[in-house]
Amino acid sequence: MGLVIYVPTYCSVIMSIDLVKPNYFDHDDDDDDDGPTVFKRSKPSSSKQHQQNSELNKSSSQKNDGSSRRQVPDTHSPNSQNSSLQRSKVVPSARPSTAKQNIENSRGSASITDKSKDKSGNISRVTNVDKKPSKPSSAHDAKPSTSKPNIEHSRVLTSISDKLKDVSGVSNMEKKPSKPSVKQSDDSDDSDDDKPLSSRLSTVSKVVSSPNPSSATKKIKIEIKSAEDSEDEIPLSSRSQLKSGGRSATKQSYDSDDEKPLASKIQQNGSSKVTGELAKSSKVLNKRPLSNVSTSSQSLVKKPKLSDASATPKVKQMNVKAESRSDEDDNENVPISQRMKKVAQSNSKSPPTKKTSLKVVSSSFKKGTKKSVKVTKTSNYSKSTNMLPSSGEGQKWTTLVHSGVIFPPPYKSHGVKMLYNGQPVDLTPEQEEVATMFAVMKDTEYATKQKFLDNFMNDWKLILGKNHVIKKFELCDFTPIYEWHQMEKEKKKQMTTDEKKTLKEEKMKQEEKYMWAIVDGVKEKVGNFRVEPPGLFRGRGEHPKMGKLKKRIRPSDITINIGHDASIPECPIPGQRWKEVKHDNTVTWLAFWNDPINPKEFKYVFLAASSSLKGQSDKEKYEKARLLKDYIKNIRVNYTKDFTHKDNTKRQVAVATYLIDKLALRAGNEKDDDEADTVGCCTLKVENVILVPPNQLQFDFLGKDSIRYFNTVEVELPVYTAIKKFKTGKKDGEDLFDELDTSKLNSHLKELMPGLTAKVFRTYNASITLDEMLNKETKAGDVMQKILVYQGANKEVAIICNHQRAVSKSHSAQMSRLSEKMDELKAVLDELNTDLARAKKGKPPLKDADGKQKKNLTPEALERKIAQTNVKVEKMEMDMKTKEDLKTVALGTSKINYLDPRISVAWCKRHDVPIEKIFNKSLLAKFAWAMDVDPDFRF
DNA sequence: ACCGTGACTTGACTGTACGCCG
DNA sequence: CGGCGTACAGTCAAGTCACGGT
Repeated sequence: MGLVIYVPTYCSVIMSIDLVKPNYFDHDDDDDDDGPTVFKRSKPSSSKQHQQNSELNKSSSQKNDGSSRRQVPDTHSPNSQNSSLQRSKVVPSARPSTAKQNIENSRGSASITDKSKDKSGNISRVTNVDKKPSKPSSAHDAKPSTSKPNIEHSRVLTSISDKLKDVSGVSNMEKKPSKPSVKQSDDSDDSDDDKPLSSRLSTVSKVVSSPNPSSATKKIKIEIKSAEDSEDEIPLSSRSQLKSGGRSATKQSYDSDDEKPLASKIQQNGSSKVTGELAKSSKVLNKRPLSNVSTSSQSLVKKPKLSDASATPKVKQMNVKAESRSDEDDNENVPISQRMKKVAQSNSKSPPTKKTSLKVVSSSFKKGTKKSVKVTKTSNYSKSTNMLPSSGEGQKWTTLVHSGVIFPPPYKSHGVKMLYNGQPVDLTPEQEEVATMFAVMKDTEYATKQKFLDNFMNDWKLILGKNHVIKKFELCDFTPIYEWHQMEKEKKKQMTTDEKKTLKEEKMKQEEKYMWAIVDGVKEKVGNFRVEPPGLFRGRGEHPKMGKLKKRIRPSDITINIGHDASIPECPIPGQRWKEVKHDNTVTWLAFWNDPINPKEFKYVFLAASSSLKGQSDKEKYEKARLLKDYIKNIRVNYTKDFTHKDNTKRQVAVATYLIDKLALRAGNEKDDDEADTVGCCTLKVENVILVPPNQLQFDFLGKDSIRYFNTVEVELPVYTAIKKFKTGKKDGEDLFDELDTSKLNSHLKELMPGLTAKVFRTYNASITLDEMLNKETKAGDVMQKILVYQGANKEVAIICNHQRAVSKSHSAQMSRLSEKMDELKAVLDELNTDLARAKKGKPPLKDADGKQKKNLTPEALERKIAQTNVKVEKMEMDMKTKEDLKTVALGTSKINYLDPRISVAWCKRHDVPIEKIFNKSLLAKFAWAMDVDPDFRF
């Protein structure tokens, strides 16, 4: 039962205790201090939809370990099961660098260099994309302003024809996919099916040159290296291959392929750099174990949710679903539809119970811990928690206690006078504050944008008043304020570490109480308890509102949400009061205020990612994506059949679904005119997709955050033909999918699988890709090499999802420094070789650069030195390649949002890789719910 | 069926702490 | 031991999607 013992291995830890912060390491314990104790409770239930997914929670113990590896689906085994954990021992971090070398991805990754492979192996090259092309529309024109590299995605799609083959499928959706096939494909990586789509596909490769230089966005700038750049520059996507469209093939092939993500097929280049850093994460999470509080109880609590089926009846139901899933292998026979039903049933949930009892212990507990942990649980506590979960309809919590929010300090006037028309101007503190906000942004790209300047000036003038001497922006000189600011920064930098430490501690002390909330008796971290300070709005891309004043938020703007019985947080600003205090337990926010830039929108204060509430919904998200695995085959058959449907709307739905599936595009909601002009799948404009005969499509558009998506892919001919039709008769600027919007698309998807929406495809493709790549490419080797495999898979996913990052300003300098070193090493090598040749002939070595005589080494010694140097050279080449490779790829986003952590945890357990090498401290906390996964878990 | 919220997830960027290297 | 570079943690913008009202 509930005892938790502190176990060294991460797994164990986690599992056992939800409540407490898991100690991943023994030593970690100390950390407890920082954090308050956490008791985590089991999870609450979630909203209805989720319920469907509810399975997750339930992982029943049943499943566990016994099953064969692959087969076992999820499961969170109960603690006991976790034995697996043990297997993985924590390994001390290896030194990063040393090892090295490459990972060869043998698999398919094409190295960048390779670009061209042909069909079977194809790689497509990609071009890079600038981050922000100046205008979207023009995008295809290529005008990326700066020379940033573009990224391309090139993914190859599968060939076309096959699909057509039987498509009967649509109707089938309902039915569950045939099990056998499914299983195999899923479970075993081996199956042939698995072959990468790519193999089937041909590749596309094109390189795009970077766009025009004109605008220089800072972010974007890229330094182009020389010619080679092109390769380097290649966008993420380019490196990867694409996913293939494989679905098409005949059914048989189908099956197999289907399961795999398209992406999976992608090849990647493999190298990734090793980072030593990973190791550091090892520290402990913040949560600390409660003191004695019954940990066990806690554990019980939590667990129940996750795994325990037994808990409440409701729970059980949920479990059912889960079981079905997990068991799937076993159950596979059960038709999906049936499973779904089960799920549905599960929905009925009982009302939540309430438990109010708890008091949280404060942080003090913490330490005791690790070992101590084992407590028994207090019965009440745990029970209540268990029940809590979701409870019925939409209830998210039963008791909620928190301290509200903290406000930024009031503005302190510095008195530095800016110049207007050469003369110093007196400004009131309010006026000065806004002027300072602007002055401080002098070094940003915003300062060069007219829209920003105009919006700023408009808002500032309102504060200056009609009669103020300042009228024209052109006559303003903010330099004195800017310089004052630089000085302040400098002063801050100069502070001694002790001074900084003191300041930090003071701040901590002030904020401590705001950092935690007690949800159903469990102390949980609050995400963003600091109210956003006033400033000038920094919208991304060509945002129409950039530069507008984001006014200071006052207590009277804030609505607080708190439990009925909890005391209302005191308003931190004397004389003021909250706008409203609510007690809505169907939502998870603790407070919100209206966004000053767009009053129709809200800014919320939520619990941190490490909270149970968030963890629970995260888990549900991944369970839903896993469920898609059972349906994907039929969904693909379904849309493939509809590529040629006579009904235009149906065809658009089919093609859009295909794009979302293959390219991991976002849904694409409609946007207002007062937002940046970006698009997603449903909002693609005619000019965003260019036909490249015979059957390729070139996508070029600005997506979320105005990040450019540039990718040329080969598609099935019916898709190509359909797109061509959608484009005909339309002008640039018109919608490609004129009969479609996200709600229509999602309601269609929901007919195919309960709870299915467009974004589930992203999660599914990302996670399945990771799972398959890890399983195919992990080979025996040291930890370092395994981590490289992981990073390679992570990179592939990042490319699929188009997760980009700005190239660091110092990138080119760093690279040239590295190449200098490389040249030096090579020179050394030459010299050694010369000496070796001489030594073999019995001659003394040549003098060194300074003319001094070198030591006379034996040929054997020289050979050893040469070998060492060669290793160094290789490692350095690898590092450089990786660095260049990843300069525009952001790995973190997919890790945080798209990759089911259980895949990573299970892989770590199977391969004896310390989880701390993969997840840093915050990720470990965020994914505490996944730590007890069975080592055989497959997505 | 449509629309306007409302709630929550996803995302890139920034400042900074910190480990590494010479 | 000081500068560099990287990885974190934090920030807040920008998406997705559900829902309720008309």
